[in-house]
Amino acid sequence: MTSPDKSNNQKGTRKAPLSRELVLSTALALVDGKGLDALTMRRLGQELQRDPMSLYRYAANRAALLDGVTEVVMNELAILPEDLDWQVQLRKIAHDFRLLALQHPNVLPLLVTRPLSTPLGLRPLGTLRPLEHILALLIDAGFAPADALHVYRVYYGFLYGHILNELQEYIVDPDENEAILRLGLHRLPAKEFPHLRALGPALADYDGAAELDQGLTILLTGLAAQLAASDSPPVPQP
Amino acid sequence: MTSPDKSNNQKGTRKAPLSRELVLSTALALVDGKGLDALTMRRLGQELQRDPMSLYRYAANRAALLDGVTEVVMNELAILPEDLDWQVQLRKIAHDFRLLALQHPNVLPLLVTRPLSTPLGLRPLGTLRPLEHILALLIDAGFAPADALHVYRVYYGFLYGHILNELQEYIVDPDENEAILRLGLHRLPAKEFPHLRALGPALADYDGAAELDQGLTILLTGLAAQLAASDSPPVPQP
DNA sequence: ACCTGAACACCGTTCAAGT
DNA sequence: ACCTGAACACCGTTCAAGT
Repeated sequence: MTSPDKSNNQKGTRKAPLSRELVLSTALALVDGKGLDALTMRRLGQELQRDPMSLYRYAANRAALLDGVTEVVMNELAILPEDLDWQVQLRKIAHDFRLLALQHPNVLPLLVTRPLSTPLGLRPLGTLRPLEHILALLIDAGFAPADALHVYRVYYGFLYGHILNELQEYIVDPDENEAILRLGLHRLPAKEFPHLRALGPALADYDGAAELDQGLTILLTGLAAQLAASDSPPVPQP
Repeated sequence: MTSPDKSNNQKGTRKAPLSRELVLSTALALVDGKGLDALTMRRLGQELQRDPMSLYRYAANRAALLDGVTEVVMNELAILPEDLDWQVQLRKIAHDFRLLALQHPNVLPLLVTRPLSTPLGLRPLGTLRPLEHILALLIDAGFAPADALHVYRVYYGFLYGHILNELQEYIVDPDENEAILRLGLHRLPAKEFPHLRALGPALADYDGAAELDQGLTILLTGLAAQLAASDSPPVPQP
């Protein structure tokens, strides 16, 4: 646990020159590997073989460090070619984002939580890029800017919610998953939780990609219906 | 800040008998009033005028304490009379939940984050009750149990997502809100964020209840369309 | 058997002292 | 001017000592 040797780090180099990128990517690796709690200034310094205080040159705060990690993760979202149908694009972005979340499950709390303590205008640019991108996509598709904002909110709200849902039901390793689930459901009082208990098998196998896609279909269908009923139908490709 | 007087607590009683309820509700008050970071074992003990160690009789862990707080909040969700139309019920629950979140904004990260580290079957009963309740509601309305689960996931996913969205854009006090927003947006590079910058005014006034309701309409419309297209249409009231 | 609190192994951050 | 690390004010949790 608290072995004092220093040779067992990821980087073989003894003293690589520090940079914001290196600090943040090392921080991300730490979170991915050992969980959010493992990301402390002191431990990160140890991982980089540097005095923990030197990190304050690259992040003013622990909070700033966390923001930096979310930014790094968000930057992993590939930007798409712009020429596809907007509904196709929204689907692709959603699936990309889902995969990103599955690759960094330990970062999800950060993704979801950090913006709660930072006004929209003051967030790291990297986290605002997807928002701008989707707005552009919708406006290009013919939506009025204000409408695009509403569509974005429904879409992004649903997307975040789905991913939270999926990771809440998954997270543990799949082998144990079913057993723990059965054990856990068994614990529930039968009178108070009849339906939940009965859903054991259905809960055990969760096809996240399919579920996301169905949800998107529901959303896009409803959206189309609302647009058709509205005064100024802004649908582009008829 | 660190004044050593002990008389300035909420409860005038010098040494109220401890109980799980008192511990958790004091913890909730602490989070509501001073934020999540203020909820520490030591500070909670001081608030209750007790040795911090004595709290371990009521929560095995700090994690268990956090779970307890989420449970207390979830229990504030009123259970509804069962005889309404299911769509009406889903709308009502959504708005109730939204109001609950607005009353306890500091608890939202807990609501969203705690389940990520606890398998579904092992969560506090209080947090599972809404799930059971909605399943019952949908099954009573004529959905097959497995379908009810899917509907629940879309619905709850969207609901959580909306609330996160809304609190991410709100949170700061409304007076400063617009100014900070304008200031923040001004900071964004004009070439990279043209749409976001242009949306300043639209972003500044956010009618959360209306936005939630429109989102629900989209969702329920899409859901109805999907049900109508499926093989076994389980819609109850024709 | 229960409760208390000293002690341990950590934190983030400040700031004076070194270079 | 920059970097370092001692020091401060906190943490959660263990566990031996008291009752």
